[in-house]
Amino acid sequence: MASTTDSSQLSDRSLQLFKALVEHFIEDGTPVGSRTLSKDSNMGLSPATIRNVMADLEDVGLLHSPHTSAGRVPTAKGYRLFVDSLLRVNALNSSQVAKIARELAPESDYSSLILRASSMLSDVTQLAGVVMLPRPKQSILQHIEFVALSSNRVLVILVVNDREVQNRIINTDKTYSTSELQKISNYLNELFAGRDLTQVRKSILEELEKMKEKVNQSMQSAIEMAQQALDSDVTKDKSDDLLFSGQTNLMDVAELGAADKLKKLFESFNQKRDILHLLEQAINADGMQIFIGEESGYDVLDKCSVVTSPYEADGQILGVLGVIGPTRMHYDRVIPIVDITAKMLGAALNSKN
Amino acid sequence: MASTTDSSQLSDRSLQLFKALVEHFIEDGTPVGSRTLSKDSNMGLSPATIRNVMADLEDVGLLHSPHTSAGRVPTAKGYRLFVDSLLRVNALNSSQVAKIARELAPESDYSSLILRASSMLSDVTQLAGVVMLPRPKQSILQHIEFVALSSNRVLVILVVNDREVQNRIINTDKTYSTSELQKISNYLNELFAGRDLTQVRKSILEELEKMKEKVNQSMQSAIEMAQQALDSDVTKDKSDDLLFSGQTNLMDVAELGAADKLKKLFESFNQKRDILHLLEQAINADGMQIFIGEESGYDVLDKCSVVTSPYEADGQILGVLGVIGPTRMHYDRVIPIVDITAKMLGAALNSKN
DNA sequence: GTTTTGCACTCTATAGAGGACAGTGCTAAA
DNA sequence: TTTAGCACTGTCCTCTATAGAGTGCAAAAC
Repeated sequence: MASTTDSSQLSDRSLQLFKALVEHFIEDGTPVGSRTLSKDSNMGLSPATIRNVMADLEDVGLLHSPHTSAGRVPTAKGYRLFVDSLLRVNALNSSQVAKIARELAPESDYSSLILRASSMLSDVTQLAGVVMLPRPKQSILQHIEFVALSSNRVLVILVVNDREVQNRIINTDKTYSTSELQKISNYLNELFAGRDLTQVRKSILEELEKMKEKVNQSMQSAIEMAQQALDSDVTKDKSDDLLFSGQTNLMDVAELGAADKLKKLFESFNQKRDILHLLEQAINADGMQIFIGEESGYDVLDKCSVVTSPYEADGQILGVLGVIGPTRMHYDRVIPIVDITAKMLGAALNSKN
Repeated sequence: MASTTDSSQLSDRSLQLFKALVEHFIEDGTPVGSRTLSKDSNMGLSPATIRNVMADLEDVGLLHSPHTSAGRVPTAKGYRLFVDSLLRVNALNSSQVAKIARELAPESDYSSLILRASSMLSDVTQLAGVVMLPRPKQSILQHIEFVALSSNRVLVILVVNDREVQNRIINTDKTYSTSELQKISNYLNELFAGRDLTQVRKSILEELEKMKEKVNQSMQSAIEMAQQALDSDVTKDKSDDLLFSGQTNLMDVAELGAADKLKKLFESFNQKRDILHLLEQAINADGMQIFIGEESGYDVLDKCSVVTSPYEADGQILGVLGVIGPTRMHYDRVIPIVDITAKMLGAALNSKN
């Protein structure tokens, strides 16, 4: 397949017609016939001429007929050409930008910001939104804090990696006073802040050993509580996090072959893994990525396209976000939306100003 | 309509047949005919006899024929009788109980616990799970804490109402040291801990006035940061929170009249309000509640039933959880699942031991 | 040589007809 | 009171015919 070079062998007229066809199809969803295109393209060409052109386009693999007497439909390769060379992206109107900005106001905390980015993407594109939060290779403990709740219950607050805040409640043997907890917090922060969590955990075990010898009540409490605090929760799932929203938007996309296929897409664990892999690809190739239909390599995403963009703050890539929808989507709208959402999310997460 | 009294006027035999019919229909989803029921009920009655009985049941409004030559289907009133008087609830097998217990292990923090309860409900019932978290009438500030992030950025952690932890990041004019923040935290906790947030906010404004006069640098910082911290986020949405999961489960429930109706159910704001109202009803009438079809009064929930149970911890009702599914659901399985989930969620949220 | 017209051909979608099927209600017999 | 028999009714499925959309090709027009 001498793939991309083909487009250069095509005349301007062919490309123009091809573009009109793709646009028409994206709008309509029905295969486009020569007659329709003749009127639609406003080029003063008769259907017969257009039939000839379309036959050529089919030969180079940009179009496809579902059957002899249907119109033509773009292939994945066709979409590729369209997206790469023909598409003119619409600038977002200011009200849309304003909406995105409003939703991603930097006041909110990390996790709710990410949640909102996802639901906003799905909302404004009417497709499924997805955000990946890769597990950082290492987790730097920034701050640990204990707050007394009712008797025997202590709230542990961990600040990890500068952004992420984790809470959990632990049950203790005795009831600690606020000042005791204060001391314990101080001690642990002094000892462990700025270090990697796995290291911290190892150190804690060592400390516990030492404690056995010279008994220091308060410090022993501290270490024991730290152990409990770090016990299960913190690094428990090593897998990356994936966050979907707006799955129901895909329900009225007819071409995705009935509801149950798409139901599977979001329910089976394996499918999620596929999507995760795709997004991991996207995070490595920097900048906006568009995966069209089968070319993604995952047949779960057969008739789907995925438009992604990494988001970054403080010059560091934090994750990937994007949308999943039918290959026949409004790329001209979707692309700038994904783009700007990534930028705004990044800005909101940024230390900034 | 002399509604519930009717059931007493029916013979045992009628009720037994009715029960068999409902059970069959719940299993099958197809209208049940006299011939089928004759074999199914094992009562040695001919189809003709059963036809007579079914005609009676239809007269009192428990059954309904979709058309002349279809079998019978229970009405909402029929389900009501079935659920109230005829249903024998299955005890959960231990593996199911274990699964629920595992998911709701009390180690996790508040919000993730609630999230899990919802997704677990949908998972194990194969219906849509829903959890309501009513906004408490008042928010008692339990603890406020500041953690320095990078320069000019401070993480604020608020513990409210004994369970709820809120994080947000604020940008400050100057860079605070850890010990400064420590002091500020201490000061604010001393001043405001245990008080209602709206009160706190009022007090802060008053304090700011006072500050204008006698300038006390550190304390002024404290008050200003507190103001920023409480500014928008904390009580911003006064509405109750509603949490859905497993909506896609409802997609293969054929009788709910196509996908788009149910798509609406979860996407339109208005529909959510309806569900919210329903759940608010459920929280007032204590104990398990079952709303069947149209009797809920909300026609969004036309062919749906909602099974709910409030969950409580420390003797206080915290919210309502439950499932939404077709009227034709396995009440015998769903009811105990909702029941035990509510109990276990309560237990996990409890101060406990 | 390129474009258009005309025409035969192909495939789909839709509507209607007819039969199989399931189930009813009624009447008369057990 | 229950059962058997029977005519009746509505649904669902299959089959067929037809209209419509669109193609490809050959010959004519530009």
